[in-house]
Amino acid sequence: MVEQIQFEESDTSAKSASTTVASSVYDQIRLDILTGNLRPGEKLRSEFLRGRYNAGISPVREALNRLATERLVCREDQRGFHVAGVSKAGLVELTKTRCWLEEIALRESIAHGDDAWEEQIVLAFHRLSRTPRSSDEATYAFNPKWEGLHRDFHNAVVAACDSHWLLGFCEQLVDQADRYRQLAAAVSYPKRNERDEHKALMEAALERDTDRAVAVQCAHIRKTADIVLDAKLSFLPDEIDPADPARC
Amino acid sequence: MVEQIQFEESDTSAKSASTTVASSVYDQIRLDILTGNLRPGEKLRSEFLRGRYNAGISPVREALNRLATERLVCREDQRGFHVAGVSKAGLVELTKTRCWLEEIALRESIAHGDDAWEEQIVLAFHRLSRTPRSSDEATYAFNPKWEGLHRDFHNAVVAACDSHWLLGFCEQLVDQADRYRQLAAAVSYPKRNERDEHKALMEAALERDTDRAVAVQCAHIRKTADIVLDAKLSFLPDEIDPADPARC
DNA sequence: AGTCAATAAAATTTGGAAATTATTTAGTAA
DNA sequence: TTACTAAATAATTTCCAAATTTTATTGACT
Repeated sequence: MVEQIQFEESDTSAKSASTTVASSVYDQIRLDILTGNLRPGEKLRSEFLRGRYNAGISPVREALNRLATERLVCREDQRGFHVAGVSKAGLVELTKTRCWLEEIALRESIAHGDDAWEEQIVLAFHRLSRTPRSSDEATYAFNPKWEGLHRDFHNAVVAACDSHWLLGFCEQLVDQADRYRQLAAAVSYPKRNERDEHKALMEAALERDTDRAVAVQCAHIRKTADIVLDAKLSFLPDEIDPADPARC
Repeated sequence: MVEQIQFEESDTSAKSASTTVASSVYDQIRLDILTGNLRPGEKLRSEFLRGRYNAGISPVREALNRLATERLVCREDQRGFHVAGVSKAGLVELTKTRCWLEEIALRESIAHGDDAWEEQIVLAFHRLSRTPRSSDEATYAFNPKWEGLHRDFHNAVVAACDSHWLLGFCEQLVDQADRYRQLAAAVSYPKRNERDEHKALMEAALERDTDRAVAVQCAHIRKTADIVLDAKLSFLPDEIDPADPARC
């Protein structure tokens, strides 16, 4: 008798390459939060997630616990999980912190970067330039390829900073900022020539003009925030109520 | 018939006040790592932890997943968890990053601090001054009260910095640094007048002498690191092997 | 109506058994 | 001996049902 070959994992949903269900669910929830597929403040019930990601309760909870630690999800003992809330005040604070931290990372990276570092920046910029911002021509549609290359570019610029801690913190803040960016992109697009901004950053970095690079980078970060604030999103409150379970 | 009153939770181990087993186990493992009770690089098997903390597998894993996200524990899919490893290079990088981030937090705090902020610093310093560094007179013994008040003091100094993100990152780095501090304290103690250092920080902050406060704070952070490095700890490698599962 | 307590329903949390995967040991051949 | 394979063992991961807790509903009383 011949063993039956199993193809249970051939569903259409975007599965990650992770080796455990928990990590796969983590990746998927994280992406859904970043893209706005799971909306800010939304309650995350075990049963709902179990069905949505086709997994058991344990891996779902492991994923949520990880996400809670990085503040994409809020956890309250005995009261479950919520997608972290957003607010204008939160975005302002986030933006301020990003500027502080990315300035240090950028200064360090420019100070220590070598030839290979420069080449990686050029390469990352080239790839990013040739990729459309949106999957759709006319309207905005999340383009995972552009998002990935965009991260790669910014990571390449600060890659020579030799503090894993600082780079890790910057990446966590980028996650948070990306969420705001997606929320606004769906409403107001296009409004911006991001290619020129990235080019200015690259050129300043390659010329080792640290102060200029920092100024460009900070302006880049601030512009993203300003677009979100200017979009007058109806669902973006000034503050999050202190009693709101979506407040971390 | 009279209902029997239950006192099942009266064991001697230090139980936290958290409302879920997962959070309680999280607190306990975190403390055990910070105090060195669970040693750097040590493998964390489910069964071992299950017995040690008297809990089921699910809450233990939830706790480990949280700790892994904040890098006190290393996780590798399908290969379980280890206490995060330590190294001289790691300590140097950590110290550098702490100086960067705490400088910003301190500058912001001094810039925004009001009367209540000043009073809280004075209060925290007073409490810390009246508490012995070690539980034992002669030799070093971890004193949870001093540790708590020490944190309270440093937190009070930077409390007026209005970035929860930055303060959160600083606290994460303090966790990491505390672990190194405990490892060294068990070997070389006493060696230092910490009260004077804290007094100098408090005075500079209250006088709003920002540059001096930053210098004192950075020296304070560096001194801790230098003591650890000077202790010539036999179990502290220069680097962690890239293949080591305790490397995050 | 409004408040409060008792009850019912729903959700979170937990323990452990089953399934999967990694690791060790034993065996075989070069 | 060393390298490789296969089996045995051990550990991690996952599913799920029971236990606990929260939340919603009902009804009595003022």
